[in-house]
Amino acid sequence: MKRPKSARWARGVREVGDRLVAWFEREALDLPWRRTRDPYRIWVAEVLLQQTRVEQARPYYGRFLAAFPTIEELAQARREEVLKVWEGAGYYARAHRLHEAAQFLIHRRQGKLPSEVEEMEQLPGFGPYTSRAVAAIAFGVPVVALDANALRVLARLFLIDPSGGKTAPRAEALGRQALGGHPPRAFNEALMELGQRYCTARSPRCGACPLARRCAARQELPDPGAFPPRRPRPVRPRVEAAVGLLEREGRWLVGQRPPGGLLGGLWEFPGGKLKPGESAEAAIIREFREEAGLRTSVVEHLGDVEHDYSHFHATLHVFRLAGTKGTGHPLGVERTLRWVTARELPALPLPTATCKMLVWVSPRTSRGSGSRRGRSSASGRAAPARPRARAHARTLRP
DNA sequence: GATTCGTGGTG
DNA sequence: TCACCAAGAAT
Repeated sequence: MKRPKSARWARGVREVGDRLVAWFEREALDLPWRRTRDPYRIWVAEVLLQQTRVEQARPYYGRFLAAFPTIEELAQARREEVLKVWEGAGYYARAHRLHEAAQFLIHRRQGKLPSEVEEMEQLPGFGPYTSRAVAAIAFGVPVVALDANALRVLARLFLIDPSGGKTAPRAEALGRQALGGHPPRAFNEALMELGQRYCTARSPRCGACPLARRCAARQELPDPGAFPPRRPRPVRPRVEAAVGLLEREGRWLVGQRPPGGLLGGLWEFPGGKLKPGESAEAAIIREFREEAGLRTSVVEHLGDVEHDYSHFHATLHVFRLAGTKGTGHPLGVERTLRWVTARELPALPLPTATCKMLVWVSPRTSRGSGSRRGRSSASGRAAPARPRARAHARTLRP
Protein backbone atom coordinates (compact mmCIF):
# COMPACT_ATOMS: atom_id res chain seq x y z
CA MET A 1 0.00 0.00 0.00
CA LYS A 2 1.71 3.10 -1.15
CA ARG A 3 0.32 6.53 -1.33
CA PRO A 4 1.44 9.17 -3.79
CA LYS A 5 4.48 11.06 -2.66
CA SER A 6 3.89 14.68 -1.93
CA ALA A 7 4.94 17.52 -4.18
CA ARG A 8 7.39 18.48 -1.48
CA TRP A 9 9.03 15.04 -1.71
CA ALA A 10 9.26 15.28 -5.50
CA ARG A 11 10.91 18.66 -5.21
CA GLY A 12 13.43 17.19 -2.77
CA VAL A 13 14.30 14.42 -5.23
CA ARG A 14 14.93 16.93 -8.00
CA GLU A 15 17.09 19.03 -5.72
CA VAL A 16 19.28 16.02 -5.03
CA GLY A 17 19.85 15.74 -8.78
CA ASP A 18 20.58 19.46 -9.06
CA ARG A 19 23.15 19.39 -6.28
CA LEU A 20 24.71 16.20 -7.56
CA VAL A 21 25.26 17.58 -11.05
CA ALA A 22 26.44 20.92 -9.67
CA TRP A 23 29.01 19.15 -7.53
CA PHE A 24 30.15 17.05 -10.47
CA GLU A 25 30.61 20.05 -12.70
CA ARG A 26 32.84 21.59 -10.03
CA GLU A 27 34.89 18.58 -9.00
CA ALA A 28 34.72 15.84 -11.60
CA LEU A 29 37.90 13.82 -11.92
CA ASP A 30 39.78 14.07 -15.19
CA LEU A 31 39.54 10.51 -16.50
CA PRO A 32 40.72 9.46 -19.97
CA TRP A 33 37.33 8.12 -21.09
CA ARG A 34 35.75 11.45 -20.24
CA ARG A 35 37.82 13.13 -22.93
CA THR A 36 35.94 11.51 -25.77
CA ARG A 37 32.46 11.27 -27.18
CA ASP A 38 33.30 8.29 -29.38
CA PRO A 39 30.74 5.61 -28.46
CA TYR A 40 33.28 2.87 -29.14
CA ARG A 41 35.74 4.34 -26.66
CA ILE A 42 33.06 4.81 -24.05
CA TRP A 43 31.96 1.22 -24.60
CA VAL A 44 35.52 -0.07 -24.12
CA ALA A 45 35.86 1.95 -20.93
CA GLU A 46 32.59 0.66 -19.51
CA VAL A 47 33.59 -2.95 -20.15
CA LEU A 48 37.04 -2.43 -18.63
CA LEU A 49 35.46 -0.84 -15.58
CA GLN A 50 33.15 -3.77 -14.87
CA GLN A 51 34.06 -4.96 -11.37
CA THR A 52 37.33 -3.09 -11.78
CA ARG A 53 38.67 -0.03 -10.01
CA VAL A 54 39.35 3.11 -11.97
CA GLU A 55 43.08 2.96 -11.31
CA GLN A 56 43.33 -0.63 -12.43
CA ALA A 57 41.37 -0.03 -15.63
CA ARG A 58 43.13 3.19 -16.57
CA PRO A 59 46.32 1.76 -18.16
CA TYR A 60 44.35 -0.87 -20.06
CA TYR A 61 42.14 1.79 -21.63
CA GLY A 62 44.99 3.51 -23.44
CA ARG A 63 46.68 0.24 -24.31
CA PHE A 64 43.52 -1.31 -25.72
CA LEU A 65 42.60 1.66 -27.87
CA ALA A 66 46.16 2.02 -29.14
CA ALA A 67 45.98 -1.59 -30.29
CA PHE A 68 42.39 -1.41 -31.59
CA PRO A 69 41.49 2.22 -32.36
CA THR A 70 38.20 1.43 -34.07
CA ILE A 71 35.47 -1.18 -33.97
CA GLU A 72 36.62 -2.40 -37.35
CA GLU A 73 40.21 -2.91 -36.25
CA LEU A 74 39.01 -4.74 -33.15
CA ALA A 75 36.76 -6.95 -35.25
CA GLN A 76 39.59 -7.81 -37.62
CA ALA A 77 42.02 -8.74 -34.85
CA ARG A 78 42.61 -12.32 -33.82
CA ARG A 79 41.06 -13.39 -30.53
CA GLU A 80 44.47 -14.08 -29.04
CA GLU A 81 45.66 -10.58 -29.81
CA VAL A 82 42.69 -9.17 -27.93
CA LEU A 83 43.33 -11.47 -24.99
CA LYS A 84 46.99 -10.48 -24.92
CA VAL A 85 46.06 -6.82 -24.51
CA TRP A 86 43.54 -7.84 -21.84
CA GLU A 87 46.15 -9.94 -20.01
CA GLY A 88 46.14 -9.16 -16.31
CA ALA A 89 42.83 -7.33 -16.34
CA GLY A 90 40.84 -10.40 -15.27
CA TYR A 91 37.37 -11.56 -16.20
CA TYR A 92 38.56 -12.56 -19.64
CA ALA A 93 35.04 -13.30 -20.88
CA ARG A 94 34.79 -9.52 -21.19
CA ALA A 95 37.46 -9.55 -23.89
CA HIS A 96 35.81 -12.43 -25.73
CA ARG A 97 32.45 -10.67 -25.73
CA LEU A 98 33.89 -7.31 -26.69
CA HIS A 99 35.54 -8.94 -29.69
CA GLU A 100 32.42 -10.92 -30.55
CA ALA A 101 30.21 -7.85 -30.36
CA ALA A 102 32.61 -5.86 -32.54
CA GLN A 103 32.48 -8.54 -35.22
CA PHE A 104 28.69 -8.63 -35.04
CA LEU A 105 28.49 -4.86 -35.41
CA ILE A 106 30.81 -4.85 -38.41
CA HIS A 107 28.90 -7.57 -40.18
CA ARG A 108 25.34 -6.70 -39.24
CA ARG A 109 25.21 -3.07 -38.16
CA GLN A 110 27.59 -1.25 -40.48
CA GLY A 111 30.07 -1.03 -37.64
CA LYS A 112 27.85 1.27 -35.59
CA LEU A 113 26.65 0.81 -32.03
CA PRO A 114 22.89 1.15 -31.64
CA SER A 115 21.80 4.06 -29.47
CA GLU A 116 18.78 2.35 -27.93
CA VAL A 117 19.07 0.43 -24.66
CA GLU A 118 16.92 -2.45 -25.87
CA GLU A 119 19.08 -3.03 -28.93
CA MET A 120 22.30 -2.80 -26.98
CA GLU A 121 21.09 -5.42 -24.52
CA GLN A 122 21.08 -7.92 -27.37
CA LEU A 123 24.84 -7.56 -27.86
CA PRO A 124 27.35 -9.86 -26.15
CA GLY A 125 28.63 -8.34 -22.92
CA PHE A 126 25.92 -5.69 -22.78
CA GLY A 127 23.92 -6.22 -19.60
CA PRO A 128 21.50 -3.82 -17.89
CA TYR A 129 24.26 -1.58 -16.58
CA THR A 130 26.53 -1.32 -19.63
CA SER A 131 23.64 -0.80 -22.03
CA ARG A 132 22.33 2.12 -20.00
CA ALA A 133 25.76 3.56 -19.32
CA VAL A 134 26.69 3.63 -23.00
CA ALA A 135 23.25 4.93 -23.96
CA ALA A 136 23.42 7.75 -21.43
CA ILE A 137 27.10 8.66 -21.73
CA ALA A 138 27.64 8.20 -25.46
CA PHE A 139 24.19 8.98 -26.84
CA GLY A 140 22.59 11.21 -24.22
CA VAL A 141 19.65 8.89 -23.62
CA PRO A 142 17.91 9.89 -20.36
CA VAL A 143 18.30 6.62 -18.45
CA VAL A 144 19.92 5.71 -15.14
CA ALA A 145 22.74 3.16 -15.17
CA LEU A 146 22.74 1.32 -11.89
CA ASP A 147 26.18 0.04 -11.00
CA ALA A 148 27.05 -0.90 -7.43
CA ASN A 149 27.92 2.73 -6.69
CA ALA A 150 24.74 4.27 -8.06
CA LEU A 151 22.58 1.67 -6.38
CA ARG A 152 24.21 2.26 -3.01
CA VAL A 153 24.12 6.06 -3.32
CA LEU A 154 20.45 6.14 -4.27
CA ALA A 155 19.55 3.61 -1.60
CA ARG A 156 21.17 5.83 1.04
CA LEU A 157 19.99 9.17 -0.29
CA PHE A 158 16.36 8.06 -0.27
CA LEU A 159 16.61 5.37 2.40
CA ILE A 160 15.10 2.77 0.11
CA ASP A 161 13.57 -0.11 2.04
CA PRO A 162 15.89 -3.07 1.42
CA SER A 163 13.27 -5.69 2.27
CA GLY A 164 11.37 -7.35 -0.51
CA GLY A 165 14.11 -7.17 -3.11
CA LYS A 166 12.74 -4.11 -4.90
CA THR A 167 15.71 -1.87 -4.26
CA ALA A 168 16.92 -1.69 -7.87
CA PRO A 169 13.61 -0.76 -9.53
CA ARG A 170 12.93 1.83 -6.83
CA ALA A 171 16.41 3.24 -7.18
CA GLU A 172 16.00 3.46 -10.93
CA ALA A 173 12.66 5.27 -10.62
CA LEU A 174 14.04 7.73 -8.09
CA GLY A 175 17.19 8.19 -10.12
CA ARG A 176 15.10 8.95 -13.18
CA GLN A 177 13.24 11.64 -11.23
CA ALA A 178 16.46 13.12 -9.92
CA LEU A 179 17.92 13.11 -13.42
CA GLY A 180 15.24 15.54 -14.54
CA GLY A 181 16.51 17.51 -17.49
CA HIS A 182 20.19 17.23 -16.63
CA PRO A 183 22.64 15.87 -19.16
CA PRO A 184 22.43 12.07 -18.75
CA ARG A 185 26.17 11.77 -19.07
CA ALA A 186 26.96 14.14 -16.22
CA PHE A 187 24.22 12.77 -13.99
CA ASN A 188 25.25 9.14 -14.32
CA GLU A 189 28.95 9.79 -13.97
CA ALA A 190 28.24 11.99 -10.97
CA LEU A 191 26.25 9.27 -9.24
CA MET A 192 29.06 6.76 -9.71
CA GLU A 193 31.84 9.13 -8.79
CA LEU A 194 30.07 10.17 -5.61
CA GLY A 195 29.87 6.52 -4.65
CA GLN A 196 33.51 5.97 -5.51
CA ARG A 197 34.86 9.00 -3.65
CA TYR A 198 32.49 9.68 -0.77
CA CYS A 199 29.58 7.28 -0.44
CA THR A 200 31.81 4.21 -0.27
CA ALA A 201 30.55 0.80 0.73
CA ARG A 202 32.26 0.37 4.08
CA SER A 203 33.23 3.69 5.57
CA PRO A 204 31.52 6.58 3.77
CA ARG A 205 32.95 10.04 4.24
CA CYS A 206 29.68 11.67 5.10
CA GLY A 207 31.42 14.61 6.72
CA ALA A 208 32.81 15.70 3.37
CA CYS A 209 29.93 14.58 1.16
CA PRO A 210 28.30 17.37 -0.85
CA LEU A 211 24.91 15.69 -0.47
CA ALA A 212 25.09 14.91 3.25
CA ARG A 213 22.36 17.39 4.13
CA ARG A 214 20.06 15.80 1.56
CA CYS A 215 20.82 12.21 2.53
CA ALA A 216 18.08 10.33 4.38
CA ALA A 217 20.47 7.64 5.60
CA ARG A 218 22.79 10.31 6.98
CA GLN A 219 19.91 12.05 8.72
CA GLU A 220 18.11 9.02 10.10
CA LEU A 221 20.59 6.21 10.68
CA PRO A 222 23.28 5.96 13.36
CA ASP A 223 25.61 4.21 10.87
CA PRO A 224 24.89 5.06 7.21
CA GLY A 225 27.83 2.89 6.18
CA ALA A 226 25.95 -0.20 7.30
CA PHE A 227 23.14 0.60 4.87
CA PRO A 228 21.92 -1.03 2.75
CA PRO A 229 22.67 -4.32 4.54
CA ARG A 230 25.16 -6.51 2.69
CA ARG A 231 24.82 -10.21 2.13
CA PRO A 232 27.68 -12.26 3.57
CA ARG A 233 29.96 -13.55 0.86
CA PRO A 234 30.59 -17.24 0.45
CA VAL A 235 33.97 -18.29 1.78
CA ARG A 236 36.61 -18.93 -0.86
CA PRO A 237 37.62 -22.58 -0.84
CA ARG A 238 41.29 -23.48 -0.96
CA VAL A 239 42.42 -25.52 -3.94
CA GLU A 240 45.71 -27.32 -4.46
CA ALA A 241 47.07 -28.00 -7.92
CA ALA A 242 50.26 -29.15 -9.60
CA VAL A 243 51.91 -27.51 -12.60
CA GLY A 244 54.62 -29.01 -14.80
CA LEU A 245 57.35 -27.22 -16.74
CA LEU A 246 58.60 -29.51 -19.47
CA GLU A 247 61.29 -28.45 -21.91
CA ARG A 248 62.36 -30.36 -25.01
CA GLU A 249 64.87 -29.10 -27.55
CA GLY A 250 64.56 -25.56 -26.28
CA ARG A 251 60.77 -25.51 -26.30
CA TRP A 252 58.31 -25.60 -23.44
CA LEU A 253 54.97 -27.36 -23.42
CA VAL A 254 51.98 -25.08 -22.94
CA GLY A 255 48.24 -25.64 -23.22
CA GLN A 256 45.41 -23.32 -24.11
CA ARG A 257 42.45 -23.22 -21.77
CA PRO A 258 39.05 -23.77 -23.34
CA PRO A 259 37.06 -20.61 -24.06
CA GLY A 260 34.17 -19.76 -21.80
CA GLY A 261 35.49 -20.97 -18.48
CA LEU A 262 38.08 -19.77 -16.03
CA LEU A 263 40.88 -17.89 -17.82
CA GLY A 264 39.24 -18.85 -21.11
CA GLY A 265 41.57 -18.82 -24.11
CA LEU A 266 44.72 -18.15 -22.10
CA TRP A 267 47.85 -20.29 -22.31
CA GLU A 268 49.44 -21.96 -19.31
CA PHE A 269 51.81 -24.70 -18.28
CA PRO A 270 49.88 -27.98 -18.07
CA GLY A 271 48.69 -29.26 -14.75
CA GLY A 272 45.63 -29.85 -12.69
CA LYS A 273 44.05 -30.24 -9.29
CA LEU A 274 45.26 -32.81 -6.81
CA LYS A 275 42.86 -35.64 -6.18
CA PRO A 276 41.99 -36.38 -2.54
CA GLY A 277 45.00 -37.90 -0.81
CA GLU A 278 47.18 -37.52 -3.89
CA SER A 279 50.64 -35.99 -3.68
CA ALA A 280 51.51 -33.07 -5.93
CA GLU A 281 54.23 -35.17 -7.60
CA ALA A 282 51.79 -37.95 -8.40
CA ALA A 283 49.25 -35.44 -9.65
CA ILE A 284 51.56 -33.79 -12.13
CA ILE A 285 52.75 -37.13 -13.56
CA ARG A 286 49.12 -38.20 -13.91
CA GLU A 287 48.06 -34.91 -15.51
CA PHE A 288 50.78 -35.06 -18.13
CA ARG A 289 49.86 -38.63 -18.94
CA GLU A 290 46.14 -37.85 -19.17
CA GLU A 291 46.27 -34.45 -20.83
CA ALA A 292 49.31 -34.77 -23.07
CA GLY A 293 49.91 -38.48 -23.39
CA LEU A 294 53.41 -37.99 -22.03
CA ARG A 295 55.40 -40.14 -19.65
CA THR A 296 57.32 -37.73 -17.49
CA SER A 297 59.32 -37.68 -14.29
CA VAL A 298 59.89 -34.97 -11.74
CA VAL A 299 63.30 -33.35 -11.94
CA GLU A 300 62.86 -30.67 -9.34
CA HIS A 301 60.26 -29.00 -7.16
CA LEU A 302 60.74 -25.39 -8.23
CA GLY A 303 58.46 -23.85 -5.65
CA ASP A 304 54.89 -23.01 -4.82
CA VAL A 305 52.85 -20.15 -6.22
CA GLU A 306 49.99 -18.73 -4.21
CA HIS A 307 47.28 -17.11 -6.25
CA ASP A 308 43.78 -15.80 -5.61
CA TYR A 309 41.12 -16.27 -8.26
CA SER A 310 37.66 -14.80 -8.29
CA HIS A 311 36.06 -17.48 -6.17
CA PHE A 312 38.82 -19.68 -4.75
CA HIS A 313 42.36 -19.51 -3.50
CA ALA A 314 44.98 -21.77 -5.04
CA THR A 315 48.34 -23.18 -4.09
CA LEU A 316 50.16 -24.21 -7.23
CA HIS A 317 53.02 -26.69 -6.76
CA VAL A 318 55.40 -26.13 -9.66
CA PHE A 319 57.72 -28.88 -10.93
CA ARG A 320 60.35 -29.11 -13.60
CA LEU A 321 59.73 -32.30 -15.52
CA ALA A 322 61.74 -34.47 -17.84
CA GLY A 323 59.95 -36.18 -20.71
CA THR A 324 60.85 -39.56 -22.06
CA LYS A 325 58.59 -40.63 -24.88
CA GLY A 326 55.59 -39.28 -26.67
CA THR A 327 54.92 -36.39 -28.99
CA GLY A 328 52.81 -34.36 -26.65
CA HIS A 329 49.47 -34.49 -28.34
CA PRO A 330 46.26 -34.80 -26.37
CA LEU A 331 44.55 -38.12 -25.89
CA GLY A 332 41.06 -37.33 -27.01
CA VAL A 333 41.06 -34.24 -24.88
CA GLU A 334 40.14 -31.14 -26.79
CA ARG A 335 42.98 -29.15 -25.46
CA THR A 336 45.41 -27.33 -27.66
CA LEU A 337 48.99 -28.07 -26.79
CA ARG A 338 52.01 -26.33 -28.23
CA TRP A 339 55.78 -26.38 -27.81
CA VAL A 340 57.10 -22.81 -27.65
CA THR A 341 60.46 -21.23 -26.99
CA ALA A 342 61.04 -19.03 -23.98
CA ARG A 343 61.11 -16.09 -26.36
CA GLU A 344 57.72 -16.96 -27.83
CA LEU A 345 56.10 -17.54 -24.44
CA PRO A 346 55.52 -13.89 -23.48
CA ALA A 347 53.75 -13.31 -26.79
CA LEU A 348 50.92 -15.58 -25.67
CA PRO A 349 48.12 -14.36 -23.39
CA LEU A 350 49.04 -15.76 -19.98
CA PRO A 351 47.23 -15.81 -16.64
CA THR A 352 48.87 -13.91 -13.82
CA ALA A 353 49.73 -17.11 -11.98
CA THR A 354 51.59 -18.36 -15.06
CA CYS A 355 53.47 -15.06 -15.29
CA LYS A 356 54.67 -15.71 -11.75
CA MET A 357 56.31 -18.91 -13.06
CA LEU A 358 58.27 -17.27 -15.87
CA VAL A 359 61.23 -16.80 -13.54
CA TRP A 360 61.82 -20.52 -13.96
CA VAL A 361 61.73 -20.39 -17.75
CA SER A 362 64.05 -17.50 -18.45
CA PRO A 363 66.09 -18.08 -21.61
CA ARG A 364 69.38 -19.87 -21.12
CA THR A 365 72.25 -17.50 -20.72
CA SER A 366 75.89 -18.47 -20.66
CA ARG A 367 76.35 -17.46 -17.06
CA GLY A 368 73.11 -18.52 -15.49
CA SER A 369 71.98 -22.02 -16.01
CA GLY A 370 72.97 -25.45 -15.02
CA SER A 371 75.50 -24.58 -12.40
CA ARG A 372 73.55 -25.71 -9.40
CA ARG A 373 71.19 -28.60 -9.09
CA GLY A 374 71.00 -28.97 -5.36
CA ARG A 375 67.64 -29.29 -3.72
CA SER A 376 66.59 -26.07 -2.22
CA SER A 377 65.72 -26.70 1.36
CA ALA A 378 62.52 -25.48 2.87
CA SER A 379 64.46 -23.30 5.25
CA GLY A 380 65.98 -21.44 2.35
CA ARG A 381 69.43 -21.73 3.84
CA ALA A 382 70.81 -23.54 0.81
CA ALA A 383 70.77 -21.06 -2.04
CA PRO A 384 68.23 -22.15 -4.62
CA ALA A 385 69.34 -22.55 -8.20
CA ARG A 386 66.64 -20.15 -9.32
CA PRO A 387 64.41 -17.76 -7.50
CA ARG A 388 61.73 -19.52 -5.53
CA ALA A 389 58.27 -18.20 -5.94
CA ARG A 390 56.75 -16.88 -2.80
CA ALA A 391 53.33 -15.60 -2.13
CA HIS A 392 53.14 -12.12 -3.59
CA ALA A 393 56.36 -12.52 -5.53
CA ARG A 394 56.75 -9.92 -8.21
CA THR A 395 54.95 -10.95 -11.34
CA LEU A 396 56.95 -10.85 -14.53
CA ARG A 397 54.49 -9.49 -17.00
CA PRO A 398 56.35 -8.54 -20.13
C1' DG B 1 18.02 -15.90 -6.73
C1' DA B 2 22.51 -18.16 -6.65
C1' DT B 3 27.03 -19.21 -9.11
C1' DT B 4 30.75 -18.54 -11.90
C1' DC B 5 33.56 -15.73 -13.97
C1' DG B 6 40.33 -12.14 -11.97
C1' DT B 7 42.97 -9.07 -10.05
C1' DG B 8 44.86 -5.77 -6.95
C1' DG B 9 44.17 -2.28 -3.38
C1' DT B 10 42.92 -1.46 1.40
C1' DG B 11 41.23 -0.66 6.29
C1' DT C 1 47.28 -9.86 8.16
C1' DC C 2 43.26 -10.88 5.50
C1' DA C 3 38.43 -10.37 4.44
C1' DC C 4 36.25 -7.20 1.76
C1' DC C 5 35.29 -5.05 -2.50
C1' DA C 6 35.40 -2.67 -7.14
C1' DA C 7 31.66 1.75 -13.41
C1' DG C 8 28.61 -6.53 -13.93
C1' DA C 9 27.25 -10.29 -17.27
C1' DA C 10 25.74 -14.77 -18.25
C1' DT C 11 23.65 -18.92 -16.92
